[in-house]
Amino acid sequence: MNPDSPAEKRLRLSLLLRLLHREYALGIEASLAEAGFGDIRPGDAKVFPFVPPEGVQVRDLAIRAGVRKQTMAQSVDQLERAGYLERVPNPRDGRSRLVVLTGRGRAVRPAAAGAGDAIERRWTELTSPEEFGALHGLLHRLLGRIGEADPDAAARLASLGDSGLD
Amino acid sequence: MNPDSPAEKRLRLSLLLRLLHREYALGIEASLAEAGFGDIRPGDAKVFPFVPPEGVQVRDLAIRAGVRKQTMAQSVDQLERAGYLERVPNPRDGRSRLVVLTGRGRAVRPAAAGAGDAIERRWTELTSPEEFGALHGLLHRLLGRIGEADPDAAARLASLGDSGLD
DNA sequence: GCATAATAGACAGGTACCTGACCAAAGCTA
DNA sequence: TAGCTTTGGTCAGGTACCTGTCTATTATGC
Repeated sequence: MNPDSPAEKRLRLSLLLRLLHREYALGIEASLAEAGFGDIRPGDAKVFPFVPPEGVQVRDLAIRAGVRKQTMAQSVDQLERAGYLERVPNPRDGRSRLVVLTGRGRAVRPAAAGAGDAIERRWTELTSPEEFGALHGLLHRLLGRIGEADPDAAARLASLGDSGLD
Repeated sequence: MNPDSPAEKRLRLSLLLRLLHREYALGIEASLAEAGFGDIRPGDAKVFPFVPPEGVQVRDLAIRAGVRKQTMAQSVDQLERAGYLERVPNPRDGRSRLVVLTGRGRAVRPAAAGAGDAIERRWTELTSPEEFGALHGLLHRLLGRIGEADPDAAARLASLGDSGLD
């Protein structure tokens, strides 16, 4: 891994982002499997933090998680089939249904949230709280600036201004 | 985008990484299209910096770009079909062939490399050289530490220790 | 020098995203 | 209340990754 290479040869930021995101996803997978929820795929764990007790529309889930509604619908399908979620009619709007947690879904919530915490904790230990905080802050700030500078990007980055529920 | 939110609500690092990587990919796409190479898909641009004049095996390309050989083989297929690359027999090893640039491939090299430069330059302007440099450094360092701490991860992160040719 | 192990690549198939087209229910406008 | 627009969701299809398995060729051990 040669960490003391001469002035850390400039790798593409794109490569670094991709590699780190992959490590994160693999970590989520391992953490969920360890907690006994091997049937939740890493990409689907992102749903749980955003489902409030009263239910939520797929559209809103998609915005909060920063994906398209089709992508979120697919995750919800998976989790519904596995018995973690169900879709109930929306009394206020006949077009949409509300996604709610089942009993089983409420049981995994802590594990699903903890999977992300575990990785970020490990990464904090691998660097330092200051460095990890700085990384988080820099990513957040850069994304904010990109959104300010480009209306199209702002639409894609809506989740930044509208974070989760817990 | 509400950049002055209270202490930037803690979004998942995973979300930030994913969003930023998506912005990068979209930027690459736009930059290539502008340079007249709309037939190079953003994911395939990563091949060009790693093809030396004497040719290179698909296996080595995959390691340098941080993907599996199947993924790289697919990119090479695409670029070969589009006339940017070709595969020639390897005089030293009958199992493998060497990927080399065609005349057309040599012509796109600057544009392909420039696409990444353009985005990193824009992002540097959106923040500051110090912040952008810090972000790059932090990502690189964290990945290095992850590799040191976990042999499996080290294998996946081989590209860190073996950067490109230009 | 021949059997076995390792390696390069191809083939099949799956996941997580994406875009575009479409339909049905709601909300507006008149 | 008839017609138009907007919105929530689905369907179809594409890209960029992934794993696992297979074949052909080369390297190795006795």
